[in-house]
Parts: sequence; C-alpha cells; structure tokens
Amino acid sequence: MPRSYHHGNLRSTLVEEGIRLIEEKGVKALTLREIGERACVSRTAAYRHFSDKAALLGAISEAGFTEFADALERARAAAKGSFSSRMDAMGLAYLKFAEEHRAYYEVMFGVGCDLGERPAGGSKAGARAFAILEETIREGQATGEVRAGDPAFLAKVVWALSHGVAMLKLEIEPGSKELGKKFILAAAEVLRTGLQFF
Amino acid sequence: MPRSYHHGNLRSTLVEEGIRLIEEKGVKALTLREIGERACVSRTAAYRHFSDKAALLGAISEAGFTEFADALERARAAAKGSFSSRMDAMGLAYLKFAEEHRAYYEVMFGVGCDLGERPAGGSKAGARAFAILEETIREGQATGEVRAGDPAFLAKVVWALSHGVAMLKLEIEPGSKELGKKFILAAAEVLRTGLQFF
DNA sequence: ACCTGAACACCGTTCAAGT
DNA sequence: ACCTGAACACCGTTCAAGT
Repeated sequence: MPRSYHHGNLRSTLVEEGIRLIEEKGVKALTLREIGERACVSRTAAYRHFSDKAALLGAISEAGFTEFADALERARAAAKGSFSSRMDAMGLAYLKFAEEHRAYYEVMFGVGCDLGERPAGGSKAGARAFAILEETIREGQATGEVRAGDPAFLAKVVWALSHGVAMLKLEIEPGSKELGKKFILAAAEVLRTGLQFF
Repeated sequence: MPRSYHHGNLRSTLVEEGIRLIEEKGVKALTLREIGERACVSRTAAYRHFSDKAALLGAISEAGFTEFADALERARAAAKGSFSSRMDAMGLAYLKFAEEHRAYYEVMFGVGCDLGERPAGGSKAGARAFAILEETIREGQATGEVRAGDPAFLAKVVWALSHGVAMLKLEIEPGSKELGKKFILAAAEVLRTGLQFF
C-alpha cells in the first residue's frame, strides 16, 4: 500500500535505512538528508523521532549490539564443549562480526563519530553481550579452566583484548582473512592460558 | 617580529594549532576555518601546504606517533631490568599516553575520523613505535622469557591487546585511574604468561 | 611561490506552517 | 500528533585575483 502522510513506523524505517546507507557508503556518508530521502520523507522528519543525529546513531548502535549479542550467543550455543572451544568460537564470531559489519562496528565503538552511546554503558544489548561473555567465564571457573576472581573484571579484559584484535585486523591488516584468524586464535589462546595466572 | 604576508613556516604552525585545538575541543571541533584563524591566516591558506583536510589530519597523526614512540622508548629505557618489567613499563606508558593525549590517540587510530593514515601502515613514527615493541620481544626471546616465533607477529598481538585495553579504558571506564592501571597490568601479565604458550 | 576573498555545494538544526 | 519548506549558521573546497 502507498504510504499516507503519516508514515506510521518512521522511526524503525529511519534506523533501517540508516543501517543500509552506512553499510553501503560508510559512516561519513550517513546524513539525515539522505536517510530522509531513502525513507521518502522530508529531511527534517527525523526530528519527530530523534532529538538529534547522535540519537539516531545511538539507535543504530543499539541495533548493532543486538545483532552482535545474537552472533555471540549462536557461536556459544553451537560450541557445546569445553570453555576453550567456546572461547575460540566466540572470538571468531567477534572477529567475523567486526569484519562483515564494519559499519555497525564503527558506530558501536565510536569509530567515525563521537556520540554518547558507549559499548557497555548505555546499551542494553551491549550489556547482554557482556553478560554472555561473563557467563562463559563463570562456567570456565566452575570447571576449573579459569582461575577464581571477579568474572566481570575478567570479562572486561577479554572484551578489551578481542576489541584490540578486531581493530588491528580492521585498521592495520585489512583484507587478510588468514591473518585475522591466526590473530584471534592466538589471542584466544593467550586468554585461555593467561587467565589462569591472573 | 610581526609576520609578513608570507608566513614562512605555515605548515608546522597549522599542525601545532591543529593539535592545540583538538586537545582543547576534541576532534569534531577541528575545522580548517578555526585552525586558519588561530594561525592568523585565511581559512584556505592550508591548501598551499596540504592537499586536503585529511592530509592535515595525517600530519597531526604523524606528530602524535612521534610523541607516542618517544614515550614508549623512554619507558623502555627507564625499566632496565627483565623483559617483564619492560613490558609493564611500556604497557603503562601506552595507557598513559592514550589517557593524556586522548585527542592525539583518536586521530592516530581513526576514532572520530576516517582518514587514510593507518597506525602501522603509512606512518613512519608508527613503524618506529612498532619496531621498539618488536625489539623488546626479541630481547625477551633471547633471554628465554618469550617463546620462539615471528617477533613481528607477536608484536602485533601485543599491540592489539594494548590498544584494546586503552580503548576499553577510554570508552567504557573513563575517569577511573585505578581500574585502568589494574587493566594494563592484568593484560601485561596475560601477555607475559600467555606468550610462552603460543 | 604563497596567500586572500568570494563563491559553491554541502551539512545539522530550528521553526512557523501545513495535514 | 506528525510531517514539510524555507531559513540559518555552519562546513570543506575551488578558483580567480592579489602580493
């Protein structure tokens, strides 16, 4: 049906078109004017649903964290073995997400913009992703594969290391799939073996 | 002396004023117009010395990497003991730099802009910083504190992990000095103990 | 060779006005 | 309640013109 004067679900449409645009042309090309045009709406219509361009970016970031948390959860569920196999699977899923959804990842982690939305703080889905990681570490502690200690702190270190590998892969060695895999496996091994010595 | 019509060293002045501006108001406030104004020059004068705004950002990034490499070198020279003490010192210096020169760090690693200049690729001082890290790892291998293997690859992993910790500190837990120290020491320990198991 | 000033094609954002 | 259109204050960049 042809859309009426009142769009109905403009908010979600703007987020979807924003994501599509960002994936096609990058963060810098993400302009309220073009998002509006793609949504067949005036370039100022977004201000009825978002206080700001930063707020729209925040919504896009939140959608990204939702997909991200889902990807981590799927990887963890698929690897039904030991702590180490789950860590490997989640690490590879992390890198794969950062590779395949570079634009998402950039918005989520503030690369290319300086919005207020932060990875762990403020994002509901980001907190969910973090909880998945924390739970995995807790399991590793239960089986004795990870030393005792605050799981939240250990999860933060793991996240930081994963982020570093993803960024290095993205910014220093783009395009090299094999090297990326080698990196994440090496980091996973460091985490596995190293965590016991904290 | 009052400056004449021909500035003389406009290029370096623009870089310096750019750095000052970015440290004061952040990456987003870095505009060619205000840089020009601060340098007491027209807003288009920069185009005589830089092809682009991205080129000026590249020069700022290069200056940042020079300071960064110097900081790492000082930390390494000051810690004249074992591999582990050097790793700790360099790790803390890394985090300190990211904290105290947030703006620099953001430009250097593409947070807040999408310029072509990349950490290891393209930056001369960045390559120097990397070489310092690689050399330290080489020494660790010589004394048996680090397992054998391609030092460049190990250095990349270490860099990635350090970057991750710095970013996490910057974006997830800003302001907490103690937590940051705890992080970098934990990561350093992971690296130390984990590197032997690669 | 180096710098300026006006001009152009973009932005985000505001606000009175339309439906 | 939701959307539009004109307007405003910004950008980066180009280019003929000045020194």
